[in-house]
Amino acid sequence: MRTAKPNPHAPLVAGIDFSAPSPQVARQLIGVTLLIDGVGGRIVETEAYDVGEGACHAFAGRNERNATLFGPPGHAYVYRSYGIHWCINFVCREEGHAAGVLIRALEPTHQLDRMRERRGLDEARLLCAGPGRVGQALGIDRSFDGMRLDAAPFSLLAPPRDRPPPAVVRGPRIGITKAAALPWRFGEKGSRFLSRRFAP
DNA sequence: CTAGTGATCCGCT
DNA sequence: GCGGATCACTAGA
Repeated sequence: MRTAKPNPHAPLVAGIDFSAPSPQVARQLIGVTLLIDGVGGRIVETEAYDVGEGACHAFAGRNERNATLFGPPGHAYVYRSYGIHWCINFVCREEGHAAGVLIRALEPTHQLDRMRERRGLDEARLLCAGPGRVGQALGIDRSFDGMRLDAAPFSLLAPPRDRPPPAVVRGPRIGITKAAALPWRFGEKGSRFLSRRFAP
């Protein structure tokens, strides 16, 4: 059994090594449960970003907005999208190497009523099907930027080991124009809680 | 089903 | 000024 003791030098949360390359982390996060103050669900869709490719917020260098991406792994990077939505990434690699995984969709499992309140919507399928919707359903805002993922209000729960791991599919990332060919989007095969279908 | 559009912030060219 | 790692809503095929 692995200890849950916080240790910034071995950034393991829910059994995932956040110092690994972001596509590997993005793949492993499928099936992990993400809760904020006990509200959330199973991660069913992610995207990886890395400073070495043009779609990454850190591609053009460090600035005030993306500074957290350059920090230590195992922390939350929260940014404002299109001036309206809050989206959350998990920071990967190591201090100075900007990389992260965007949480694009959850299968709601915990405190759906709380998420319904925040989203003003009943249908479970649409509560967390997209990065902006995840942010709204979990009550994320700028104050979460830079928080560590191994302490309150965050909980990351590894997938149950007594069941087969989810089947994972991959494809090109959504909504970007640069480095659009990289297959760095990951999702649970057949999930009805994805932001969009994966091409067959 | 697809296509088009407005909302609204902020760092960059 | 420009343009996004988006969403909700509308109109039309």
